[in-house]
This record gives sequence, structure tokens and C-alpha cells, in this order.
Amino acid sequence: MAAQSTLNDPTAVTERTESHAIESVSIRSTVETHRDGSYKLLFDYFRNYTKFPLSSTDEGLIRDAFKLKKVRRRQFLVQEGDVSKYICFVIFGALRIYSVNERGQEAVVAFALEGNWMSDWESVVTQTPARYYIDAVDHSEILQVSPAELHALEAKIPAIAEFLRLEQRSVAVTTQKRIHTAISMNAEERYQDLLEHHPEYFQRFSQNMIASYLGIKPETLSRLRKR
Amino acid sequence: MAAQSTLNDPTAVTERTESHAIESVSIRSTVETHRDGSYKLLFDYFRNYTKFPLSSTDEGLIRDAFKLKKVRRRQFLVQEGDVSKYICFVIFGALRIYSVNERGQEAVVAFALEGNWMSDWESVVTQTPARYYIDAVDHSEILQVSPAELHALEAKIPAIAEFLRLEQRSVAVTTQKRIHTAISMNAEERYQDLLEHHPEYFQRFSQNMIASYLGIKPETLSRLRKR
DNA sequence: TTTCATTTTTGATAAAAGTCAAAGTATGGC
DNA sequence: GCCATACTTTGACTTTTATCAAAAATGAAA
Repeated sequence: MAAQSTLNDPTAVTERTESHAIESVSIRSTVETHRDGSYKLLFDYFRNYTKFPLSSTDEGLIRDAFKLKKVRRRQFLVQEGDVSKYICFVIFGALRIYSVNERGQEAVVAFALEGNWMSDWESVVTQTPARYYIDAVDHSEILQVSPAELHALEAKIPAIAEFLRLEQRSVAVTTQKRIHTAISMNAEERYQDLLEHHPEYFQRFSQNMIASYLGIKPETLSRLRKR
Repeated sequence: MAAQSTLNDPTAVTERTESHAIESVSIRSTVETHRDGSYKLLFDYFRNYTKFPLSSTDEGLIRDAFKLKKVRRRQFLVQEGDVSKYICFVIFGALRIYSVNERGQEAVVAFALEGNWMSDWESVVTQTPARYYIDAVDHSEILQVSPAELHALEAKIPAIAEFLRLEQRSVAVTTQKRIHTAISMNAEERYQDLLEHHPEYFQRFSQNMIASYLGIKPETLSRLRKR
């Protein structure tokens, strides 16, 4: 399966991580501070989301496991048929995961912005070929970790173990809400729901992508917006 | 959120647990064997799904944590607004989780048959009022466990810890597939998809419920079936 | 078996969303 | 700043699905 993390249910956490994302963008002039800024967002993420402390030793272990990667706009991280190796944490930029059906129509399953996680879990976990594409909507910087490395960290760092527990729950909560929205609301209601819960998506993603996320055609979204 | 477990991705496991479900039904004449038969399905479930052994001591701990409950047709396990206390494992029968919108329309989020798990995870995990109703579609027998007890078992029994890891993943995989189906397929395609992946639902649930699960009206489902 | 309630089907019509084509509008790469 | 490309909007029309009403079919209880 595919999943964007939304551990941003607790509002306070989201806001803190997002402010750090901005910080990491503003200092990305030198390689060294940039690196630090990138990992700092991740460390703060673990610290804010769980109640466990994170020592500088822990930080070192995390730094070794998570590889920094820069991707340009439209660059693929995963293509359909690949066996996906990594789970991604977005430092800045935006990712999207989507499928393409036999008619060539795209369906956006999830977006990920700064401080969100993104992975084709089914592929990563079961080591089967991905059903989805993951690509960068904007120039982005991400941290990649393999499930094996993450599992190894889990045994050493309680904050990571706790994170994984909460993360999986959060994915389940988020996806279930989306099922509910998809099966019980019409196009207009889904649009209003997205406006309410993810107004930032409208700043960051094209109408085409938003329409695809809502499961409607761009023309229909355009008409909804006119009202 | 709400989630039906579908740890039945590995086909072999599903088939073994389902055969046990039938067994437990056939021996439900005396209280003692019935009890044993019920728990046996759960033990086998843990054994088949993970590679860790389960000692008789472990079985005793599990027996203490999971409470057997019988529910009659249409009986509610959770009502909207309740703070849900338990995670359920279905021994026999069928459960359904659904929402009711302001117009009184129901939307079935998930079904659970023998060997499946059912819970309003959001409510159970965050101790917030449930958005959903869970009720029995048929006379059913279920095992209930609180998240706290399950967490306690996790520390003592590796098979349980492994189960929880895999279970959460599985919920995520299943729900993600459902999102994909919901946003990228039309009514006919969703119907065909359900026929292919869950033909048993058509034996166990009314057309009304199936339609609701597919996000269409009963009249539309009836017309699709005519083809 | 008969009866009553519920579920499913059918038909006519309405509303929602999709399709196709074309005209505007942005915008990112040079 | 310009151009080519991609994105968004608009209009006319089609298809899909919902709605409403009523008739069959089913099935559970007396």
C-alpha cells in the first residue's frame, strides 16, 4: 500500500515542525548548516511527537541511518513496478503518490509536505513491485531510511519505537477518514472538506492534482470553485 | 478512525483461520468446548500470522486479557459518541462499522468476518467519542481486549508484539487500497473489484449494506447486478 | 401457512459529474 | 522578457448515478 504520514493530528506538533521547515529553507546556503538544519527538523519531529528524550548519541545513529537526498521538480522517487526500498521524510518541498490506470488517468492517493512521511508501504514492507508512482511536485529535500535500518533503530531508541507505533496508528486514522469522505460525500462536500482540513494544499498543488486527489475531473473542480 | 483488520493478505493464513472458524461453529454445543474453540481460533491466528511460538503460559495470559462476548443480530458494540474501550476479534458472525450523516444516510466503512479484527481505532486510541457505529450483522461471538491490556501483553509475548506491528501495517495497506478504489474507479468497476476480492461479502451482507460499502445507492447496485 | 415487514427490483425523471473541444491564463526555462 | 508548454476555465453535450414512487420478492414470526 501507499501512505502519507499525517502525524500532524496534534496541531501543536504540526506547527512546530512547519516552523522548523521554514528555518531549514532559510539557512540552506551552506552545505554544513543546511545538513544540520535538515536533520534538526527530523530530530525535533521525534522529540515533539513522543515523550522520550533523544541523546546526541541517538542523533548520531539517526543521522547514519537517514540519507539526505535532493530531488528536483517531477523527479521520481518510485515508479510503478519498482520494489521500493525507502521510507521518506520530507524536509522541504512536496511529494505526491499516485496511480495511473490503463486509460492513463492519474489518481493522487496522498500528498506530503514538510514534516510529513511518504512511502509506498505495501512495496517497502512486502518487497513487492509498487503499484504507485512517487514524485516531487517541487524541488524537495528528503531523508530516506530503509525499513531494516528503521527496525534496527527501533531496538536502540525508544523514541523511534514509539514513533513507529504512533505513526502506523496515525496512517490508519488518516486513511480511514479519507475512505469515509470518499464513500459518503459528493464532489462539493469533499471539496469543502479539503478546504477546511488542508487549505495549504490549495497553495501548493495544481488544480489538476487537487482534482485528482478529490477523485473528480479538473473541469468539475473549476466549476465548484466558481461558486 | 475506524478499521477492520485484514491481516488476511497472506492467503494461506486466511484459509486456515476460516477453516477454524467453521470448526468453532460446529462445536458450539457445550460451554466448555465452545470457549476453547473460540480462543483456539485466536491462538491459531497469532501462531499462523507470526513466526513466534505461543506457549501454554502465553495462551493463559491471552485468555485473561481477551473477554468473550456474544452479541445478537443488530446489537451495537459502539454507538456514535461513545468512547470505545475495546478492540474486537471476530470468532464467528459478522460485524460492520458505519457512519450516519446528517441526512440519516449510512456509509459502511468496513466489514469484519470470522478471523478479522474490528475497532474504531481513533476512538480507542485517543479516547475520543466515536464517529461511527459498530454493530453485529449476524449473531456473533467476539473476543474483546482493551488497548492497555494488549500493550501489556506486547511486552510479555513476542508473537503479540509482532502481530501488532503487522496488523497496523495491514490496516494501512487495506485502507489505502480502498482509497485508491474509491477515488479512481466508477460504480461498475468498484462492484467488479469487490466481486473479485471479496465474493464472500455477497453471501453474508445485504445488497443495501454492499451498496453502502461501495458508496452507491441500492438501486444502482441492483442495476449493475442485472448486467 | 399466512402475514407483515423488510429488501430488492423496476421505471420515470432529475441531478451530478464526465467528456470533448476550444479559448484564455500562467509560468518556468532560456 | 519571450516563448513554448502546461494549466485552468468555459460551453455544449453525454453518461452516470441519484431520487422518488411503486411493485415484486424474500423471509422471519405467529
